Amino acid sequence: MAKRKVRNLLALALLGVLSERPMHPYEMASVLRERAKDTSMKIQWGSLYTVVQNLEKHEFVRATETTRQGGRPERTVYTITEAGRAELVDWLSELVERPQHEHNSFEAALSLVGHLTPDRAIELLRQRLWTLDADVDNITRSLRQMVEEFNFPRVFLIEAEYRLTMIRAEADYVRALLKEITEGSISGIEGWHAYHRDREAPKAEH
Amino acid sequence: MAKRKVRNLLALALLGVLSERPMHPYEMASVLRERAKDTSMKIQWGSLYTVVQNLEKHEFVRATETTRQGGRPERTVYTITEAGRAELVDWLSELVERPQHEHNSFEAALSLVGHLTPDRAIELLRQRLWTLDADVDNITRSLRQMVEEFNFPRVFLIEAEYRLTMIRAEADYVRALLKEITEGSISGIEGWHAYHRDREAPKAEH
DNA sequence: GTGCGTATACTCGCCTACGAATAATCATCG
DNA sequence: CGATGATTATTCGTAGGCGAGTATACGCAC
Repeated sequence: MAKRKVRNLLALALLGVLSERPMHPYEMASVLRERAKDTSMKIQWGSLYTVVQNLEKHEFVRATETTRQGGRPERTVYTITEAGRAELVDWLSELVERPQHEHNSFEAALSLVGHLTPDRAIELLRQRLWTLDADVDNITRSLRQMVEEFNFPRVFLIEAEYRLTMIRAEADYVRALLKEITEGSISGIEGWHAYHRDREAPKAEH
Repeated sequence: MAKRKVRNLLALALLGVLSERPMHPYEMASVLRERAKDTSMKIQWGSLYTVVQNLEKHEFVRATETTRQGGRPERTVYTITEAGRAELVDWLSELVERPQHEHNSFEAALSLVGHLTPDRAIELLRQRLWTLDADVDNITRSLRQMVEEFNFPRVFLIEAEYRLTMIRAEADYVRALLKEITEGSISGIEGWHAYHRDREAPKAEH
């Protein structure tokens, strides 16, 4: 499979909105912000305009109009091309079909957690768990509201349900891990304690 | 909290290995590759050298020696500084304490899956599920081997156990989603079907 | 002993991402 | 009616990320 000409995921979202109707970049951002209002994905302005330019360079979109409202900066309206629609479907298919090993910072942190003392790790994990549980509550509540109060069809909510599922799974994992560390039932824990005792001893000796 | 001077997660891993002993960049890469052999995180050479330079610029590491073996390129050995150790612990603490909303490509894809036909989506999700289940099997097996055959302490495996948990959760979610789509029990599905029927109709009409 | 594949070790330059800066207009509140 | 802040809309400079490329040395087969 040939490499994607434009790799930034923002480009996928842009192709998504442009497949509905032509827009100028700022409008694309507004639409995205509206749709994903809860996640409040902070729009990165630099990326937005760069990515649109890249999409144009590779002919996935085409500038079809420039208008001007009063004395405001000129607006360039972009339209998706056939190649753009094809790219959207193809890219989307690939992302759904193949799990990508995305590098997750918590996973990285866990692999290095030995550099913290066990006590400190417990403290931090408790804090994380608290936040995760709060997140789960919030998302659950807003999802319920969307469905029950506003009759929002669930097909439009699957990405939020997915997110909820994953956060809940992480919370459960952290809860179990905390239990094992505090109870000392995870193998190798004495080594972890010992490592940090040895490193502190010399200082205490002074 | 001030922004991190070096943001690339690779830097965290490098500080991790350097906290054990001084090394030259290529050696850091080898050690990382060895440790994370299963995830086979493809070492990105450009990033490696850039990141080490950045770490040096901000005085988290210091070049302490340059040696030469035969006619090979010169090797520069880097040593972690006190500031570097502090950064490692501080950064690590932050990553453990606060869940970051990392942007996941499957989540993005799900939010745009309406652009695929339901039938195609089902097909792709089945393929994904198959891969996820296979991944679960592989990780489970290698974890069991590590613990039972090699007596590897579990504290060194928590990141793998975490990953396993998350993949399993994703697999369960995809399984449930597939059931709901194929059975048509998810609200809004007629709209999804209708949308694609309408788009194909004109072509069929021709 | 010579040829070939692999391991060692790094450099270079392009492209991308990003966020601060700019700048005009609109809403609003006293 | 004039000041203040929010909204609309984009540009630009720069730091960072990455992958292809380079170059030597080592090991092993034949």
